[in-house]
Amino acid sequence: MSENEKLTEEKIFEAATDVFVEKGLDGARMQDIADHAGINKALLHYYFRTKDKLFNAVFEMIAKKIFKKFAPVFDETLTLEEKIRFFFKEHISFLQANPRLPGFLLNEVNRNPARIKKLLNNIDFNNIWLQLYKQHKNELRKYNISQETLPQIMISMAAMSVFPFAARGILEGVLDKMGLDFNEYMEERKTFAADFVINALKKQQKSFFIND
Amino acid sequence: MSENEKLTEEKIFEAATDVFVEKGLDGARMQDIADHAGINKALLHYYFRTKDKLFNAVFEMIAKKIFKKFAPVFDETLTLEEKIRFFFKEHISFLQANPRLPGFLLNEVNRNPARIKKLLNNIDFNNIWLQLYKQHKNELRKYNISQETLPQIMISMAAMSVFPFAARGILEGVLDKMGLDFNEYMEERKTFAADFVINALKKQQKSFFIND
DNA sequence: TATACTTTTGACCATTCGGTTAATCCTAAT
DNA sequence: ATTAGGATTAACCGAATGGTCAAAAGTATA
Repeated sequence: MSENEKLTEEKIFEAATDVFVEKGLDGARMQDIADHAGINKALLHYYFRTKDKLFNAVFEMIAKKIFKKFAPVFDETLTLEEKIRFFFKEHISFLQANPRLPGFLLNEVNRNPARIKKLLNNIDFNNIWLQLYKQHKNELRKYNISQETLPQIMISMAAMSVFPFAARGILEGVLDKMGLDFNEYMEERKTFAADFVINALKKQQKSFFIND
Repeated sequence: MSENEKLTEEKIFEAATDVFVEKGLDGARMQDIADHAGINKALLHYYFRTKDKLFNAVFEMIAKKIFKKFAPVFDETLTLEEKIRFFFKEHISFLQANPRLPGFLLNEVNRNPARIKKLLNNIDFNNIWLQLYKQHKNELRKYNISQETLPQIMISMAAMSVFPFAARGILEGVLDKMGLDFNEYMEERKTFAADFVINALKKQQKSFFIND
């Protein structure tokens, strides 16, 4: 039955997602995925012929899910400052719900960069910067920010949001020893990061006024 | 001969470092390491009994190497602003020479957080923040920065420096499509990141003067 | 009910991999 | 030259792993 087939395929896909995210491509075992899905190992190969094909399906789904989270930054009709606050609030919230995704994605991309290149090919980055620059021309001019620095700024924002999750194992150890909780820390970080970036941008404008 | 033994053990250790950093613990093969070292596989087990022991030795060496790079920030006799510029210049230069280390460390820590906890135990973080705060009391007060925000700031600096390397596979793809080179980008980033952070900090001081 | 088709399974296979062993080689001291 | 001990190797082992196959179970149609 097609209904049943959907269920089985979904069950497999979800189980595979869990196991791959937790163990990585190399560490994951087909038997483990089958067990998680509650089915026979041979059935895995019936639906997804090889481990690699199964992994590719999972990887592509996750990569798209993550990149989609950046989209609102480009089309929301908000001021630059509002966008920055919106980004950190939404993006960190998303990662709080999916804390293992950054580590998974970064690792697998480094392990096999070709996998992501395919997905990146569909995106016209030059146009993205251009659009973003046009949208906020006035604000950016006021802050004395050129179009060329936009990538540096965007990477910095991504870094501030994603890095704590990618380095969670270390950060949690550090925070623990200070009696702090990781999730509370990330909760604070939503506003801290926004303030931090906005301040950094604004400063460029009138730095000559406030030389200590 | 003890001279020869040192050489063999070093050869093995270096080969293991290369292979583990490139393939990760799960992806690395003892046979591959033996080939890289130009020796027999049995000799690996003669010097380092198991794959796990060999990996632990490599991991610990790399982790220490990375953490050491943060030390100058705490004991250099520089102003806060000088320290920040010094940090980004030195740290990014180090990562340019070892671009695969961040991905390796972050992944293996996420895969097995217990491994790093042991190393973290030797560090008194509360004291580090306290020392840092004392060292720059005047500057931090002027910028209206409390001791509690120091961790957020430090993580942000680490993020801005480390993240581009951890996400190198993605970032390189993005830059490629814009006709930019990764290494040039990171070269620029040394000063961009320093300016960015310094501006963000300074702004907190007199933000009430320059409300747009 | 008989038939044709898809889904699911247990058993099995070939290969890979970490690790072991017993023999050989090398070197330094007697 | 002999010997003792560590260094090195080829051959081997058992377990794990990705993948296959033929049979069984389930399902829809006539």
